[in-house]
Amino acid sequence: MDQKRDKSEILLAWYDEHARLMPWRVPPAQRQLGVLPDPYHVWLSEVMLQQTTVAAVRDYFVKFTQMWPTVSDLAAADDGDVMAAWAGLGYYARARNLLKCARVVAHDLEGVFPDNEAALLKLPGIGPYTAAAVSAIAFDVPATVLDGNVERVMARQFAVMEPLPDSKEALRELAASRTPQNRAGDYAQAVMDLGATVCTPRSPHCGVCPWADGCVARAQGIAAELPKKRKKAKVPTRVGVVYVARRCDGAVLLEQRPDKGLLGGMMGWPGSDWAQTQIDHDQPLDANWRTLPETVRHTFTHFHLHLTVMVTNIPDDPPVFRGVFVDSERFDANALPTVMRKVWKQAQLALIETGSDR
DNA sequence: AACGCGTGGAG
DNA sequence: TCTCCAAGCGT
Repeated sequence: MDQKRDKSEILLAWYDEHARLMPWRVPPAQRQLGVLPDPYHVWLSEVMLQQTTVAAVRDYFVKFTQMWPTVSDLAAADDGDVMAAWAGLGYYARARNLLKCARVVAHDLEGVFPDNEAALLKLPGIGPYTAAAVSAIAFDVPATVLDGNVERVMARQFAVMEPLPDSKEALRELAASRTPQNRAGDYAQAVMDLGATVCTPRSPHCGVCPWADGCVARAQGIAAELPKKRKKAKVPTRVGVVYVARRCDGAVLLEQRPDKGLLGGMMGWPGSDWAQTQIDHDQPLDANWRTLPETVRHTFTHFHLHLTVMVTNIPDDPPVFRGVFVDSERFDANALPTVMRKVWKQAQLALIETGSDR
């Protein structure tokens, strides 16, 4: 019992000195004066941080809080504006669930986020990790956060040899055994910071680790080898075709992707499905399409993609077409997912100099 | 329960 | 170039 208090107090003392500044974070000195962060900020940052690095999230968080200062503002936003603002951050289901969640909080909960794990867990896009993180960080509830960092720290502290994800529940119990009753929010952030900056995946910095004393994996010289993970199969390659049509007034032809599935709900260039081999498909409109010499390459979580890019300049709207022409003043490539931005970057050069293709 | 779901950085 | 991986969730 004293052991537990010692461990958490040692880590909290380390955090008091080493806490990193982040736009969504209230520094430990202020938290100890009783200042808690805005639950909306905590929730928004935690959703953005799911499987995403702090460096990637920072600018998006600032942009979102400027555009939508409160959860009610976000709830009132247009879906398309939110998807466009999220473009480039990845895992787009998060953005759709973000809006759903904001609307539940704004309309059913009077704009107030729940302060406990069970209620948070019922909201769209909030799973076990985010429910624990929001309740701890926003409300100082002594919930146990278990993310990739905490899993790694615990696996090393206790030399857990069983591979993930089989060991997940064991790691959760070990993490719970160290969660203090006081300063729950600081502790949650501290143990994740420790994993992110000291107890890193490769070459952990055990020399400066506040928990090096008593770390079983370090004592055995196997810290860098933990946690063990089951191997994942390597990713296949798929191919596809995309079509970039530019009207002479500068408007371009886009299509909204279906809500479910890859890049769900995002705007993109019309084209074929993406499969192991080239598959039959319809062109979005009848025109004199040119094939660009360079394919666009992109890697998703579970496959590589090689896209053939077709381009055309057309004088004005064709009689039939699939998709929607977006005016040049309203078109913003940054509102597209990254793979579609890459396509635009290639197509743009080929389209701008040439006149009509027919 | 295992799989689908993005992206960019590090080594 | 290639592999790994990051504050996971939904189905």
